[in-house]
Amino acid sequence: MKNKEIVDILFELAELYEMKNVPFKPRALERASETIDSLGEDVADIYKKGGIKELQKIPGVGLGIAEKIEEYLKSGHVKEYESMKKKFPVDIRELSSIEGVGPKHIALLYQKLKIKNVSDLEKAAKEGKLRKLPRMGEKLEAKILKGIEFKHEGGGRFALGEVLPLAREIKARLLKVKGVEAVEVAGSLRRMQETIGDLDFLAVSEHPKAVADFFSGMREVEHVYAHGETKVLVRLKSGIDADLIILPKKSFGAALQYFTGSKDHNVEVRKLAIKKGWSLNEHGLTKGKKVIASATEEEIYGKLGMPKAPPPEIRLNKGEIEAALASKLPHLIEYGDLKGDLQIQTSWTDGKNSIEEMAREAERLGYEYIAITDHTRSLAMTGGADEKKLLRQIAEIDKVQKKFKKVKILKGAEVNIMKDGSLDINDETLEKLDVVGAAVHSLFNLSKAEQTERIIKAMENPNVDILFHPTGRVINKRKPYDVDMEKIIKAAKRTGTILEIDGHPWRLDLKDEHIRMAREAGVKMIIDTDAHSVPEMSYLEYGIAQARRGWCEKKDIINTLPLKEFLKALK
DNA sequence: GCCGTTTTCGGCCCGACTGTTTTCAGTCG
Repeated sequence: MKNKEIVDILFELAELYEMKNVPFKPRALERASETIDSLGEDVADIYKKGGIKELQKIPGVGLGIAEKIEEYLKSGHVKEYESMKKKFPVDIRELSSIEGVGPKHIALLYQKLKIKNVSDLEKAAKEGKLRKLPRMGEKLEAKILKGIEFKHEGGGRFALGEVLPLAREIKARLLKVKGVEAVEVAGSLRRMQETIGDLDFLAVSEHPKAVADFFSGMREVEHVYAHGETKVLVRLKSGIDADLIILPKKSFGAALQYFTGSKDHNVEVRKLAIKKGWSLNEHGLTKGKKVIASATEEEIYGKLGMPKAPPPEIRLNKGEIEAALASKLPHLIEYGDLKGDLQIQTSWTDGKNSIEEMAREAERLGYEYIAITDHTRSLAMTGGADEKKLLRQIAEIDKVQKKFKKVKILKGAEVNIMKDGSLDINDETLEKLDVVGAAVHSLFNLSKAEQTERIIKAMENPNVDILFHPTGRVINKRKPYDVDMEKIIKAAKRTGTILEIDGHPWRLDLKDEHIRMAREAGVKMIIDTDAHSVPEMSYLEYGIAQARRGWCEKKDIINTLPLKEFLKALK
């Protein structure tokens, strides 16, 4: 796939034109770069399909950029890019990733100090050379050094589960500041994306100064980038950046809409406004000077022809706007809809708590049932159960069950799928269990064909009710194993196997796009936590968010069913 | 360089903040 290389060239070209102060071109190049970056398809395939004409169908790609792409696909070079790059042979991408460094600085730094990359920049800054440049001073030099330090610390995106509790805590504290009427966290966090780049707080207050001062003075704040009248930008000690926007009540809806995004969603929504001769920004939906709507999101979407606002989780410009306009939005599964948790490990293997403790938590959470699904034999490091141990656990569950009236403790297991697709527990024992989940825990590097075949073989076993974490990925850590998800989904439909949406914040497996595929294919799913301790049972929320982002309704998820019906829906 | 049931030519988002300056350039979201 050449997409990444093309994305980089277009991005750098944009910066190069920006350095030369060329108007408009940079934005166009940048836009094309971003669109291609988020394209699901290989640009080379698009080109093969219909040449330059086909490329021009990509939004933001016109004749000029299509020709550059063609040139790159054919020769591996883009002459215009290479000749411009000769004048600035520097690592533009790396340098511009430093907070406070943009194209103009990059040009100046190279021309005056021959700075080519971040390590050159760091050296020059430490030697006090930057402050001598025109329009630069000690403060900018210090700011750049700080930016480099932050970059070294990692940066990047955080898992939703890492930052959501903190964001909620800060929100609660902001709400207590005198004069604050409302607080919301917008951005990717409100969309419940699986990873979060930064936190966007919106606060309604007629006394912005008090809120701004409180925010920049919070104990979590490591550095204040900017502190203005209505806007504060900080870096938190945990390494994530957080923005606070303070606004009057009357434009809260507009700001919420604007800062929730996604960018692609907003571009489409704004186009709807423009079609009507209106304009939409963070202050409101307006016609000339007249405000048409601004206080709530519902009003804004309503005026634009959407009786219901698309839920934040699906605002990605992937069909939700069309659906909202046609009043055909799905009624997404709600956060309180689940009746039980179905993947739970206990101290019988690698979990931290006993069966009873986990059941007690289920009772507290108001569930009707939970399934105990400890690991099996071939996952030796966890003390995985063999047939004998499973039988002992079944007896133990019967004993523990007597202490619980409201919660049914289902007997289950997380069975390993072996290389040939067989399972590491015999069928005779599996038949004694209420719920059997099967999962890959070994040989992650098989070829796509072998991996897919192996999993499908396991799904064909009549005792296997659920396929656990179907792709095996661990966010920011382990890639998904190479599987043909279309084939898995077909096999799920054919065999009546249920697919898991694992709500553990590092897994979130299935992914949203696969959930949507499965749902459209009529495959049923469950949501669970993969909890290894009592506190982890709260992860159900992340699984539900994931399902919502995959457009799931209540009927698509079978652990929304009461116990009896749930058991009937299994194989 | 892109885009168009207001235009195939003439528009492209712009306000907030900082830092280096005496009125503005650069960056960010």
